[in-house]
Amino acid sequence: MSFRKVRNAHKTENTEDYLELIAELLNSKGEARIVDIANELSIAQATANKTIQRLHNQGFIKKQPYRSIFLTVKGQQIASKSKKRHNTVLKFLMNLGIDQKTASADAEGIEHHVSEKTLKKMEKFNSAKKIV
Amino acid sequence: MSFRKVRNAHKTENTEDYLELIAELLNSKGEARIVDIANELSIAQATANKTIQRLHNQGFIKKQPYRSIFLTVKGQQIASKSKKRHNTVLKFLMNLGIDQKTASADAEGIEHHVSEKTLKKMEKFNSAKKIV
DNA sequence: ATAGAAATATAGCCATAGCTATATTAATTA
DNA sequence: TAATTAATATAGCTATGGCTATATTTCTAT
Ligand SMILES: [Mn+2]
Ligand SMILES: [Mn+2]
Ligand SMILES: [Mn+2]
Ligand SMILES: [Mn+2]
Repeated sequence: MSFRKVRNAHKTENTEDYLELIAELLNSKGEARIVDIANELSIAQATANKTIQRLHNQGFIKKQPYRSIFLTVKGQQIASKSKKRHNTVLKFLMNLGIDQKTASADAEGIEHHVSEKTLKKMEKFNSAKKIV
Repeated sequence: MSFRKVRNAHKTENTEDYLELIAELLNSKGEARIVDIANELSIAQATANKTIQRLHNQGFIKKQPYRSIFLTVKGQQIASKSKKRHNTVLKFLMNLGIDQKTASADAEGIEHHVSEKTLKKMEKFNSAKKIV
């Protein structure tokens, strides 16, 4: 049963990372460009472009050809939920005593495999610690 | 930087799950059959067969056509390391207060994204708690 | 205004992991 | 032993996400 859940998580995690990153870029730079996404993810621009097309087809993204990218409401919802969850996991790892760099790296993968129940426990753990 | 690490983890995690499972089957039933692997992973037998062929080509598995499967030394090493890590993560989640079922499901995904440093912290946390 | 640079898009390739349908071999049972 | 059932293998399809090379469009500077 668990393996099926993990496979489902893997289907959505690339989407989650893209949407979270796009939201961050929109927030910090005012626009999200494919070239920035490719840089942040350390992938080729053609790869980023292809995935962006998929996200557009799936209704997560608004865009015009050759223009920068925006989130639909559907996309925003996933982005903000993912960001919150990411932050909880990151703080949790740091509260466990892990250095910021390692915690960042691990959180990037772990975040997609944390259930609601586990997330609640992490939040509780964070509340009892320094980094909240 | 982190995203590249996560992608690398995803490249190896299916391999790790297969080898860990094969080791378990060899241990409990004396042999590992493709039909059992497919059942445990909740995938079609053809899919399991194809991945087993890949693992064979990559030197993790010994096999004869139409016969059950064994691990090479290389395969055994990854299996035992993965099993140990899996166990640490599972115990850690349970020590955090998560029920066994949820902890099992989450551990199946999280295990592949845990660095050596984080693993050490989890072990330390486990030592201070009940479930070791 | 236009040439060159930068960004985006597309084409065509690879690997992986899913699936169903079908063929082949092995194991069981009548 | 022969027929049936079970297991394994193969073929052919889909989707995803990597890559490089090249085309197209937009932006920037001269
Ligand atoms: Mn994230
Ligand atoms: Mn992530
Ligand atoms: Mn796993
Ligand atoms: Mn993962």
